[in-house]
Amino acid sequence: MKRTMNCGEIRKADEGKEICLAGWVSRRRDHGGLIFVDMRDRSGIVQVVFDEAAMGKDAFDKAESLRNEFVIGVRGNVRARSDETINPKMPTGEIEIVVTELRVLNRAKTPPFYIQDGVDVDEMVRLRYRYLDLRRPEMQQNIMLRHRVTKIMRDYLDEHGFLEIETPMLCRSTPEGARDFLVPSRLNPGQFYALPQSPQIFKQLLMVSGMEKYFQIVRCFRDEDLRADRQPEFTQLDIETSFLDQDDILTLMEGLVKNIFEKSIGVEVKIPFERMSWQEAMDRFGTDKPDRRFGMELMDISEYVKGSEFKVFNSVLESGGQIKVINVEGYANIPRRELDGLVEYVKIYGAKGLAWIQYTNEGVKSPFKKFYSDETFEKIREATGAHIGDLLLVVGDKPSVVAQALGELRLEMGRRRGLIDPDKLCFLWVVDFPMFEYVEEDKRYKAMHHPFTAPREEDVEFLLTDPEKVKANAYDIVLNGVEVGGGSLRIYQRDLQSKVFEAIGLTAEEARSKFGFLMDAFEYGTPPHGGIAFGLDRLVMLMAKRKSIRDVIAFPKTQSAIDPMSHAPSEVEEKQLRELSIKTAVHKK
RNA sequence: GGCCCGGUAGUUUAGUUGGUUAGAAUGCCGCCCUGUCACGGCGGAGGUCGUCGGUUCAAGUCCGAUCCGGGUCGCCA
Repeated sequence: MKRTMNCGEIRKADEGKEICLAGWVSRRRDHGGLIFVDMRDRSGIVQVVFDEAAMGKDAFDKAESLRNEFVIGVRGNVRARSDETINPKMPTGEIEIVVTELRVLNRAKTPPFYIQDGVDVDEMVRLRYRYLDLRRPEMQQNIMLRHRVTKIMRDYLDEHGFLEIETPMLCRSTPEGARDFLVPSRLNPGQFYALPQSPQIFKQLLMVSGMEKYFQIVRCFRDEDLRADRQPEFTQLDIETSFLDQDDILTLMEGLVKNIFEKSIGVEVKIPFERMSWQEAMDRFGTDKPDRRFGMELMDISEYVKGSEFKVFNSVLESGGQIKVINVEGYANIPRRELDGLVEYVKIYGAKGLAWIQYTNEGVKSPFKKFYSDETFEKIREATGAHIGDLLLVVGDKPSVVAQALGELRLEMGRRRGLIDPDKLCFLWVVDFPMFEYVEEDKRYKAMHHPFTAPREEDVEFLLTDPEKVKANAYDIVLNGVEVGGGSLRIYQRDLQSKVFEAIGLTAEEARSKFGFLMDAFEYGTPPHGGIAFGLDRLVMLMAKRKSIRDVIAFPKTQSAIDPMSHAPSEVEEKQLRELSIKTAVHKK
């Protein structure tokens, strides 16, 4: 019995055909002398009918023994359903298969949960039986979407002259950035490889090699704590090009993204994308990855509230801080209880407190009302564009805290007030990132992007004298408030690279020993180059409208970085450790 | 490492001020049923209440510790 059609693809036009199907029993409805089975394969579900009168008792008895998730093959005829038995909820609902022959290809134990969409099952159970979870149509859709996305990426880049090139998984451990996963080297006792956090250096070396246009859909590894959108191993579309400037790269990538969305899920994407400087993003949205699906922008009211008797604002302003607000339109009548909750909410992000101004029909209500005149509140109202009935939420602190607290509060209020359209796609390029950020803990500057990012030419002179002033030729692509990709033009001159290493506090010797091979390479005719990397998991997650990248990864890990199915990681035998010259086995306490 | 939420039949869960045999839905098993599509009817089985310890005449419930899961802050160039 050779399969001739897929379950989900049979239509009314196939009426009268004799076909053979292979798949799983999704549901069985036993009516005594008549049994309906919803038969499922990757393509979808179709109803097959077993009729005792038509097929004989022996064959029918076999049909009665069927249970969910049995693997079966059936031969039968496509029959149009009568009007009253059409199921409009199914693509195959206009037809059914009248079975003439049934083969049970394999039996199945009762699965721990129903194989159907919208199941409300503990994720731990789903992960332990991931092979069953992946049988659910919606999970199959996610995995198939992911395939289509990578296929379109490959096609698009191939058409634009890119080469797919593999880079090593066993690498040298590099400082800077995330914690490395380490792999002991048996042949070199006491030494370790690191799994790549990204193929950054190799792809730059490929540019030195004259490959000109490279891409790779590649696994990357970072040994940091997990989140809904962070796994210890994740996949990125890694791209590097020679001789292109920033505009060229952004335009090329807009075309890629447009292709991906239109060809895989049929959603139109308008290009070019909005572009915004990092500084503007921070000022208006308090984050370097603004969700542009709604407004509620941050506004500075420092000038209106300075010089009063209100000590809280005064001390903030005197120490270089700022007072900013967001306007939650039409929510002046917010319940006091919710307001108290919001105070707690901003504390998560380091704000010491939250104040507010309610513009109501009965006048202004605010915890700092007595410190300011009605006129001042009116000025603030005009400056912020607020109306009677609006609520201003106020945070005063140093700029970084105001940004994070109000930025997060903006998102939270956007969600609570239903301002975020889940069907909207807002792409945004964030550009002109600062080159460095100061790390209080280490008392030094750190590369905000990575230390191979090229500073803007006009800022190079400030590299060592005024690092905070230096902007980088770096760009992030943001979709609906999620960073889905980022890249930069790279440094391709040895002297400049040395200077940047110096600026982040790397001594010449350290730079030499860790990145000497890269700097050497720069001396042999390195072309100007730059690139970008997209987070494939996040991108597909957003396209599939899921809340976690675990739903678009076939075999993800839990928050404690374990796989409940295969039980990785695990302890290893002493012998393995001895071979690796690792003397002490560390066991869990 | 911090904070928040959760853990009770296979699954999803209810369980009051501590008090009889821990209740329901669904799934599972058996019987019946020829037009269902979340089929239906009748009957049945199924529980270390995450684990350990404590308080108490009595603990799913109160206390302590611990394990596990999820979210999040830190962290993630």
